[in-house]
Amino acid sequence: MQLKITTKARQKEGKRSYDDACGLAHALELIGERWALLVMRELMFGPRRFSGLRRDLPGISANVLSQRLAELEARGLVRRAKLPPPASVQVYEATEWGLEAAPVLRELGKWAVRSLEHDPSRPVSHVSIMMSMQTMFDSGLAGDFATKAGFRFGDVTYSADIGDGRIDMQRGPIDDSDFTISAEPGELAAVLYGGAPIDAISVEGDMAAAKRFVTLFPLPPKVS
Amino acid sequence: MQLKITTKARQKEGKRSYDDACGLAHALELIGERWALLVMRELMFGPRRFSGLRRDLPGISANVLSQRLAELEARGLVRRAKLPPPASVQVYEATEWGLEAAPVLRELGKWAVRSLEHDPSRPVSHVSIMMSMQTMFDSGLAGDFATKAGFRFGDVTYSADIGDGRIDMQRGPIDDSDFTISAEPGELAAVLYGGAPIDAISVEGDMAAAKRFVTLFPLPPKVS
DNA sequence: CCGTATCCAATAAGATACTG
DNA sequence: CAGTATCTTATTGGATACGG
Repeated sequence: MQLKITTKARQKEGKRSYDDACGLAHALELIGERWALLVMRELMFGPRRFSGLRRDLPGISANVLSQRLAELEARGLVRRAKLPPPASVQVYEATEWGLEAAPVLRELGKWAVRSLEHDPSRPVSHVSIMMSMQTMFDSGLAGDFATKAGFRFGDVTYSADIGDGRIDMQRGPIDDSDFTISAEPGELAAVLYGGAPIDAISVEGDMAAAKRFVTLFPLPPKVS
Repeated sequence: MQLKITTKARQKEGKRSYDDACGLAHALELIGERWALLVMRELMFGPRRFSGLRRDLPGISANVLSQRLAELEARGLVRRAKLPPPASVQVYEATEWGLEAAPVLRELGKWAVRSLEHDPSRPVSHVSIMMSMQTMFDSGLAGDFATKAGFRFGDVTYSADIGDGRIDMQRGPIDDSDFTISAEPGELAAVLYGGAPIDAISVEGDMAAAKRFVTLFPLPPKVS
């Protein structure tokens, strides 16, 4: 059988390196591979299963996802965990340090959507749309408005708490919300960012609060 | 024989796309290719020539640099310009929008250097070290200290102005500085971040100010 | 169902030579 | 100096098969 030179060469170098002490170059070695940052994004609201990641990352193949998770684990951004019995299912979760990348990811996204070529009509995951709300939330527009919102995307739920000019958000059960929105992520995006009317999505509860709520997330201006 | 529907669908778009409306995914389509972010980094203090970029990006090959510049230009992050006569040489410069990515790049680098695997002994460009000072500058440590510093890396010079708890920095001639540091970028990094004594580098002018200056850039703590 | 391993085709990156 | 052209190597994605 023939030896695989390529494998050998890779072991020799360890891996492709930028050979640059700059923190940015190191960041690229940590999360610069294709899909890596989107995998991290999907973990930002808590642990996920392999199949869920695959579902919400349109186009990633099982072997690439597997490889990315292994690399991110080796680099200390992700760890494997087992949900407590009786579920006992294996999940992947971001480490504390991995979670600290969240603000940077949000800023990067905020910067990028100013591009003229950004196409908002493509699919979005529930993580994406919820993260985008954290990103675009305008505390000036919110003023002293306060409300608790619930979101249902299929069987995944989130709650968001607006008050004191801040937005606080987590994945998990909805309790005591003033209103609950049920929609596909893309439908919610159309209402928040595409000017679609709020009755394009299902709202239960305080409709006035919901109407105000969806105005709090202005898009940054496009580049000139 | 079976048709490959998936491949066909992607070919229609011309290039590999994440097919994801998330701003972060769009950012990766803009600057997610290998080397792209480091090319942008090198443009952050003003226009650069092809050969300078090649020199300061250790390991990039001419064809990849050429391709990256063309892509970044097509995406609106970089433009070609000609320096005024008699130089009349072609340079690449970041657009206004491209420059607005600078804070994000700094935050990404700051996050990444907390990694245990970060190796600060590798080479650095003058842009890297100057950007890192903007990143790590601690206004609390500076207090009401004010000084003007000059930096000389071969024939490239920068000036930095500290005052009011801010640091202001540009590439260009040094004038009226309280002190001027001449060193290789890596030598300066060793003093700022590696605990090397300040007499490892050449300082002209107010040595007391220089000694205080180099203490203003604490590294963030490593991950636990 | 939850992945992992392997094979193959397409693309991207790297090295080097070369040209105006 | 400022890139192209060309060839080689590495990575990615998709399909499929396999074990828990």
